[in-house]
Amino acid sequence: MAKVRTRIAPSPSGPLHVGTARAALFSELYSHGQGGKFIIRIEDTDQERSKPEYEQAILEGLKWLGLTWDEGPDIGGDFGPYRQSERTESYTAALTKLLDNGTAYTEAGSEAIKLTVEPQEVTFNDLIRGEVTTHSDTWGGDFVIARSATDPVFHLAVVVDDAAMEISHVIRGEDHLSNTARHILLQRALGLPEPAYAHLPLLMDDQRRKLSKRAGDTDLLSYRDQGYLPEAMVNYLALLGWSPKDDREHLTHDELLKVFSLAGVQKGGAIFSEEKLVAVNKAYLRELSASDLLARARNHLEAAGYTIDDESYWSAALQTEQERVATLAELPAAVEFYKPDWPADYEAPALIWKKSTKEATLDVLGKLVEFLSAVAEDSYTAEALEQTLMQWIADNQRDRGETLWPMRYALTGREHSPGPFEVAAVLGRKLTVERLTAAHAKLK
RNA sequence: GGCCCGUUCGUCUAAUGGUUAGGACACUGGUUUUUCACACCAGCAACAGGGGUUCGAUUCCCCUACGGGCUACCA
Repeated sequence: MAKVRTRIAPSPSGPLHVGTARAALFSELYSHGQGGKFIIRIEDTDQERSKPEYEQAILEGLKWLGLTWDEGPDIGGDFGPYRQSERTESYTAALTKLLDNGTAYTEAGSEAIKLTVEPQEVTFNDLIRGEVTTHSDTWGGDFVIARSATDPVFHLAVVVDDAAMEISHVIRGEDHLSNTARHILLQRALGLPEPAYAHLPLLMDDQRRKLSKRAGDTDLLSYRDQGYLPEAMVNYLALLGWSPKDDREHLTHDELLKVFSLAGVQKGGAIFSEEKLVAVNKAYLRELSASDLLARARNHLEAAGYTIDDESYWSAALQTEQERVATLAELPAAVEFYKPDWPADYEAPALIWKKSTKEATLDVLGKLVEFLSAVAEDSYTAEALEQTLMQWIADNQRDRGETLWPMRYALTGREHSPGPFEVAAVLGRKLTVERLTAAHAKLK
């Protein structure tokens, strides 16, 4: 069996589109899943729109996803260079060949070169859709393959490069489906081999339109910035238009490598909806170890003005929110009250539980300060606190809510927060007592 | 308009010539509970429509409708 070589060929005329990222993922899974090679080729024949910073952003995005490539503009390879702007000689040679054998001609009154196309039907076997037939009249027969003798157009460059780079399978979006017939004609005219084609269903927005910038975020890296985990994005993207045919939904990149196949690819377009992405992200978020969580959240926290000097403190703080947030980006706001200098700017009456009174709350707060001040430092853990405090509540025949609500509120200033024992354990005895004391004074 | 591709719960999807058409997310209700969340349990919800073929079609064929893509000297 011939070696499998797939590629992603982004145009550096904008950030990495999520659709491109998905095509890259599918291409990478397909080749690496069977010991093949995955290549990145930058299609920058449009010099007006192509920008080096976009190339950087695209590679950064693919890297963020955890994809690896065997050849590309950044690492080179045996079939380089991997930027079309650096491969003009091969296009010129192809053009010369076509011009010489009479299958192409220079259009009268311009520099543009067109391929001569006899009216005909072109059929190819799409690996996802089966046989697809197009008639050359569809696009008007002859078509432009270069703006000038040294300035090829996408169609020519793609065909020449796919052959030169020995691409065996072209896995790309359905928006290219109607270009394929032209590419095949070009391959025939140049005497080049025909790679296998697989056209992926398009990603759509919630209006069922092709996912576009104005409808939402199409920039893959914006999802990184919004605090999504790359593993979650990979898992989610893989499930958009593909399934393993069983009920598994949680699939890591390694697992995908084992089970991915084009047979599982859907034909219809899929809506990219953040709803499920959030759910997937939550699932991956909760699998993170404490140190990993801190490492991943660090940028978000620092960008929000946090100084992470005490790593074990913040790591513990983050853990209490780990199962509560949807993205890393929510963490800075979520752990605000863990700041040692947290201002406690809540309204005092909020300390009173719905079924309690001001008097009872003041009493509880006072007793809590006494009790907690007496707890040994080494017993100041969430588990131990829960045990001793619950016992204390029982012994004093108090109501749980009447005790725990003011405690949590005094420590966090929130109606919704992690449990009071957890929070207290992270804050430590000193801060806990200080905050309870302050709450007592504030309510009084 | 022309050409091409598509169409299973709201969304992502599974399965099948004969099933109570399965799962996940979302949603709803319940349990638990100091709040929210989590967890657990339960529920709601789909074969676009019409013709065929067939003993029997969601499944195969045709038509229609609807949706999408392409229709550039962008990729």
